[in-house]
Amino acid sequence: MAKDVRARMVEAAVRLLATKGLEGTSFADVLALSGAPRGSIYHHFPGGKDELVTEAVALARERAMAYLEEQAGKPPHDIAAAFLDLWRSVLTRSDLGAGCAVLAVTVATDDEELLARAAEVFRGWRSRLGTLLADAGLPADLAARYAATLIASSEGAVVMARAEQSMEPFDLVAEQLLAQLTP
Amino acid sequence: MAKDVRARMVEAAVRLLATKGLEGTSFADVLALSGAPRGSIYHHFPGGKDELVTEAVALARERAMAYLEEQAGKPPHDIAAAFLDLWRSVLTRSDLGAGCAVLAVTVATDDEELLARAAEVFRGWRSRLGTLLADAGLPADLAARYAATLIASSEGAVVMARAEQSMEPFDLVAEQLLAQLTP
DNA sequence: GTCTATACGAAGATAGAC
DNA sequence: GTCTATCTTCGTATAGAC
Repeated sequence: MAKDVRARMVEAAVRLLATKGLEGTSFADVLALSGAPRGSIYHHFPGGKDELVTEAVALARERAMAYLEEQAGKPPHDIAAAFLDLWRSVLTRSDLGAGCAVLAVTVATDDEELLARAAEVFRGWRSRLGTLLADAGLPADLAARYAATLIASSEGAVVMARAEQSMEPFDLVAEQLLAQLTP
Repeated sequence: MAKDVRARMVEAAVRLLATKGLEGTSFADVLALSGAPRGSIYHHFPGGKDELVTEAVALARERAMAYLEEQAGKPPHDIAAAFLDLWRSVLTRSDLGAGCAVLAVTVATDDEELLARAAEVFRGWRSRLGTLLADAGLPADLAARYAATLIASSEGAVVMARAEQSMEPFDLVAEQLLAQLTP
């Protein structure tokens, strides 16, 4: 069967949030991108936009988490490189138009609940990345510091690359980050 | 004489952009925070919101640039620490409510001109920070890489700290960044 | 320079028919 | 489940008086 309408809408929301921001993402956009019928909005999301955005944040979280899981067992350098590649592909596949949906929500919401969800995502990524690096041999405290830096740098570098419409800042940052793991 | 009304409005816009995002910042908010009279909007900013936001981005740029200039002549570690302190104070003084106005504009605008202004800011910071570090003794290519990473990390760490409502991610990132400059 | 009043459009949300 | 129509709110912007 065709992909579930609700799932398609959440998927579209992630893309739109990453591209146009929280307030820039309207139901009209979500319907247009997902091809969902108008009546689906409050049928599938009785909680309205908040509910849709919450689901989108959860999806963005799970996507990255699943990808991180695939890197288990690799050396620290490869794990970091994989995480950077994830963001590099977001930039290149969108022609430098898209970024991180979770970041977009964080800087634009005034809803405590939604902010807490975003926090959960960052904490989750940070925690899992940290344990992966520790399992790969890095001392625990260094792994935690590096994980936080890798995520923060990636997020910031994506924003800079979008603004400058150039991969240069991202590539510089990626090089600097990976250099710390190649002795 | 009292601070110029126009200047107060731009100042308020920077604060609001950093706190509530681009679409979350309305003229009503700007008037309330700046104490400017209603009639001042299109008198001082005939170009409307775009003009106000453009000015706000320019102010944010100049603020950080002037601060960077004060660090000239210091060793690389101190320069980096000063840049991090700038963002730390943004977070602490706002009770983890504010971030970077330029980032907020970047992820929410669909105006090419405004995006280009934001890009100019990031490029400007990156360039000046790079030359400061190079003047302080770092090899030019390493200085450029480190400058890009410092800015990207700071921006990302500020977002994470806001989301998590905790300085922990920021402190971890700051520690990791400074460790690279203390041999 | 600053005011009020108002036009205009966008977007979220609700109601009720099919 | 999906549709249309409508309500409401809000924010930008304009017009014209003081």
